[in-house]
Amino acid sequence: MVESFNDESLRAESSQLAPNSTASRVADTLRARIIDGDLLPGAKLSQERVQDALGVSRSTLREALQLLVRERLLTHELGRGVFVRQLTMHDISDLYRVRRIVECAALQRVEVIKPAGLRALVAAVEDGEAAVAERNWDQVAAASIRFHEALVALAGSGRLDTLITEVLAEFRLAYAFMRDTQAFHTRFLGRHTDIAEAVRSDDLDSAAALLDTYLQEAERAVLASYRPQVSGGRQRPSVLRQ
Amino acid sequence: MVESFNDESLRAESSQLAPNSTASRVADTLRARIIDGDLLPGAKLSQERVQDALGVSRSTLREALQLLVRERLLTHELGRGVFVRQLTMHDISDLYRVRRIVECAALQRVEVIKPAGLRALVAAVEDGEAAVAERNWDQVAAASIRFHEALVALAGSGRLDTLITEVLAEFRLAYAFMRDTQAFHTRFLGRHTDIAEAVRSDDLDSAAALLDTYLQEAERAVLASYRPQVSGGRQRPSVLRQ
DNA sequence: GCATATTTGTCCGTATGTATA
DNA sequence: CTATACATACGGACAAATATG
Repeated sequence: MVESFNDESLRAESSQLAPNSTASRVADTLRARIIDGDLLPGAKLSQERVQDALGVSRSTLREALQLLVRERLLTHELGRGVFVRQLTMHDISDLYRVRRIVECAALQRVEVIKPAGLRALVAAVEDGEAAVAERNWDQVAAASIRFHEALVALAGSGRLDTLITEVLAEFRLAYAFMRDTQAFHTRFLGRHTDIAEAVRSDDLDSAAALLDTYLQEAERAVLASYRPQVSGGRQRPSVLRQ
Repeated sequence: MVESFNDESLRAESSQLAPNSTASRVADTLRARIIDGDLLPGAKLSQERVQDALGVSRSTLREALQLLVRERLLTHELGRGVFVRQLTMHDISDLYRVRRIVECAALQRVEVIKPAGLRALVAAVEDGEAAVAERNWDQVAAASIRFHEALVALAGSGRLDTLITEVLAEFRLAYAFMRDTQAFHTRFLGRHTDIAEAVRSDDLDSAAALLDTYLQEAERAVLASYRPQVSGGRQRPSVLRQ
């Protein structure tokens, strides 16, 4: 049994400022496992074994699992358990449609561009370029997501921010089955610069148009390199990868 | 207030087709309580009392409460418990901004209007008019929400549907503190007809424009008649300072 | 198709920590 | 400051559903 979970980080009451419950912290580590590719889509999360590995009670674990189900990172089948969600190609297409609608509309509705918003946008672009230089592709992906969050944040709606954050988080599941992620990210990183430049010169309609075609091409690229492992039609009961 | 819960409806295994867990059913009844105004924003949901009233265990109840917290109908304060969420005026404004962005953009992105989609739209309008005739204002509000869901559904994105459904559900919390809801709903019901007519004649840009001004005026109307009661029994000291 | 073993769903007792009177 | 109430978390128990042979 893989014992790579770090339960000390869970039980340690690290900071009194953290208002997080134990379940939230368990959800955090599980989320990180999924993003890092330790838990592949389709994998089952057996309550007994995960609870052993994480050192929390089953009640707490179930609470954490439920959080991730609501985030759409896990699916829940009554009586069978929870599994890492597997995106279909249709799911991915749908997610991109949502992004085109929400992100572009948010851009076009921006009233005033606050300096802080522009700074966050530029910072995300620069983070992405730095990550490319270091060939750290996970960090490139993270910076890309931050870029799109910064774009939407220009609209100044906190509710819209959380909304798009949830949608973007689902894309992590798509990356798990993309084989040439480095090619993908390097190919589209330049677009971020173009869009940021259009935003800087206050040409939001151009920025929205650039974003729209960018998302269309990205969708095609993702779908073209998406190879979901069907695992022979049967889901493996193995809890932790291997 | 909590004593009037009906636990029979919970334990009854109503339909074998329902893949719902007990927690889901508990969440359903609590959600209905909130929508019906039995549980007002700011009210505390004591685990002990609610569990007695509903006849379920703490574990199950906590699971149900967590569901509603994720739905933003309840708020959770660590160590204090869960409360029915209280919308501030800023919250309402923000929600309307999200609706203007998402609903209008969804309309403008519609490619083909499917007959079923148009039918759902018309049905929601007719349901609303019938409910007005019966002076059943709760039903008018429900029909209004279905109308907007049907509008967004024209875009053909399932993910966008669930997204806007969650946003619209939050408005139930606003209705709780609006006193002249009948005036509000009758005033804006005619707009539904106009928008549906524009959609029927394939003039989606006009429909989006009508929708935009409609949402702006509705926001003003809601804010004007929004009188949040600071619930007497339970104050929210909300110690967020450090 | 049946019998068995495993896992989940649910409930309960209890201990500890935290907030409030 | 103490006391009380309550939320958080743990662990064990059992029935029901599911998976396995």
